[in-house]
Amino acid sequence: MPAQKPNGKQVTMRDVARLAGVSQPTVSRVLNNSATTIPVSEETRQKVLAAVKALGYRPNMTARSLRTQRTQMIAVMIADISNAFYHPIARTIQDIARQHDYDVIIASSDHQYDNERHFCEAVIRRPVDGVILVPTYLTDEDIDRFIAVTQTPVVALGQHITHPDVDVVWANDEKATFDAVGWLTADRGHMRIGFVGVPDEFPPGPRRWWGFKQAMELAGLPINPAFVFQGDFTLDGGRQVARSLLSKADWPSALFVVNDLMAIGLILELQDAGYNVPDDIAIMGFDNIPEASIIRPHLTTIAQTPVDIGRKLATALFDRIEGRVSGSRRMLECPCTMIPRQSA
Amino acid sequence: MPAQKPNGKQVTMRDVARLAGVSQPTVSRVLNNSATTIPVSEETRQKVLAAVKALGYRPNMTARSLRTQRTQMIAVMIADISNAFYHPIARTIQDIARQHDYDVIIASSDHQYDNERHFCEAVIRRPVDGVILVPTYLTDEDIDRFIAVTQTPVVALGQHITHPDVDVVWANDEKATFDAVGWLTADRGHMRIGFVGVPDEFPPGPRRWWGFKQAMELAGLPINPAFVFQGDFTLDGGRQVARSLLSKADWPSALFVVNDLMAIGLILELQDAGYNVPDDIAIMGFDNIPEASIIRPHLTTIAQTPVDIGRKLATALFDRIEGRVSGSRRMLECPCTMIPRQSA
DNA sequence: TTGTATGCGTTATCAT
DNA sequence: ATGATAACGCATACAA
Repeated sequence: MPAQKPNGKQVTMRDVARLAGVSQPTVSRVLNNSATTIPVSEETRQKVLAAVKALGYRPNMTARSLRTQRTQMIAVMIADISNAFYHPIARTIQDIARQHDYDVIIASSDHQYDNERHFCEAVIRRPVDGVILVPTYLTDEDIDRFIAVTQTPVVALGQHITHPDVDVVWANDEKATFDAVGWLTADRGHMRIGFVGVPDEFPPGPRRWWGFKQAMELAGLPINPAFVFQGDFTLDGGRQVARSLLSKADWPSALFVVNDLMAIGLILELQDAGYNVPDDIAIMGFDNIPEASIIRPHLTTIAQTPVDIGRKLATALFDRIEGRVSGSRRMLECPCTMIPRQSA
Repeated sequence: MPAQKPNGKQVTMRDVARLAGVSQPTVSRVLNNSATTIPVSEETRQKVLAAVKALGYRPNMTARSLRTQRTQMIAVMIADISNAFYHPIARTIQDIARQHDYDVIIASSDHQYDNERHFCEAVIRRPVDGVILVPTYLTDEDIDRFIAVTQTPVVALGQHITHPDVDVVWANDEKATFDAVGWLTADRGHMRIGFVGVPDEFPPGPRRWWGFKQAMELAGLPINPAFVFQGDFTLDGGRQVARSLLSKADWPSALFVVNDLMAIGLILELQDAGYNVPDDIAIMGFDNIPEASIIRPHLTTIAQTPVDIGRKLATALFDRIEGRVSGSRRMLECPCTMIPRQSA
């Protein structure tokens, strides 16, 4: 069962056609329109299929793409491959893509604007049928330019994207933060609560800060500027915040941290310095990554629904790729749920 | 600066040629052979470049691929996107690929033979210039068929791949296991050591088992079959082993676990049941994933060098893609280093 | 130095 | 129901 020709070249439809004694377009018809649109006699059908099998013919997607202007590929840009939050998202997208018989290109921007732009350039050069974006710095203007050039359906994670052609999957993290801080005050009785955020350039930064601020206001609690820190979403960033905290005489009784990775870094560094969480200080995170259930104390955090997010992103994209949906921006909300564990 | 034509179609070389007042092949020459092989007058050069800029022309990689039979893409199949061990590998490969101006398709087999075969099929249909494989079940025969069809350079991680055309990056995990178990006996004085492995179908399974067995033999220690468990590389698998351990009256004093994820699951479940690691039982893992430094007690484990592994895989592949290397199988070894921490 | 012609492997529009 | 023929966008052999 030779899968390639003796000369080492690929088996093409011409070869199949020759062996089957039919014309090359007939092979194409047998293989693609499986007797739906275009009729083909059962006899030639069998001849062709036999030849396909005998030669081990596989269609060449590159040629097909050039001809059809469709690639059967989608591209996915996540923000950080090391952040477990994105793993179920990526996996779910892959699963759904496969159900639609699409291949997936995954890239990680690692939260670098440079990488984000490179991704767009790469996708312009190598067109795909759809794009899923988890943008950090990418602006609506960037996305607008991208769409103008590619004419490709785009869906994104994060409500900061407001491009009229881009479906957006989002979670109400502002409200989730608000509720969680309210729980910290009302249920847990904390009155001195600090905040570990990220610079405003990171989309979730300002939103979660507002949720925090409003909850504190509602509770009639002052915000102590000395209890407000900035990190960078990473574990090491959390450790640095902890070191800065360790240098202070006055501590908050609880800390709201905008993502789990930083919260975990904080706890580890605090523990290394001999402190106890939550007795010395309570810590609450955001994301509910698997590590939150590994660290001791288990991390109290706000769960997002990454499988659901991945599913919504992928189905929204295929809705447009396959023409079931057109028109402007849809907003698809995913829930946030607070998960009380041991750290707060 | 219109980046696409009014009719919404892509800007092609023909458009550039028309605007610049030259022929389409001239545009091609200007853009590709940057005055190296084929000479082109500075004047037309400038005209062409101006037209390229004015129209926002971007080459179409699909057409180029069809013509050149090269794709400027490589495909990478890792074993489990959720396993942090593979993240630096994937990232390093991406970085190096970008330096070579290649795009990367990443897929995760999730340790499923089915997915592995699907990956091969997908890459046959959509040819790439090179393939990096982290095979779990894929056999040399599978790979042989794959290479026969695609004629594409392949490099793989794991010494169980012995195909003569495939460069292999590997670590001597058998010896690392042997040494680690030796350390457990000689340095830590353990005499009742158990083993948590995986079924033999998983490539590292038999090798690490042999390392364990030989170390026990050398130390003159018996292997108690009741202390030998099987998991599946996952955190939950580790928890299940722990539950099975909890049902036994007689315990080993130390457990060698073939990967960190299972070791961590084990520790968590044991702790949930009120036991102390390492006082009640010492645990040693393998991989040194980031979570090993998150769990308390920090996990004693064997570090591999994922960045180095990724670099070796990628450079080996590009050595062949770019023709610097030909001929048969190269073996590229990466070191293993035991990292004593708190769990053993 | 540049233009003409051809073909990569496929799908689609014609005929017949 | 099937066979010519053209075209997708590009790179290259050849001619000029």
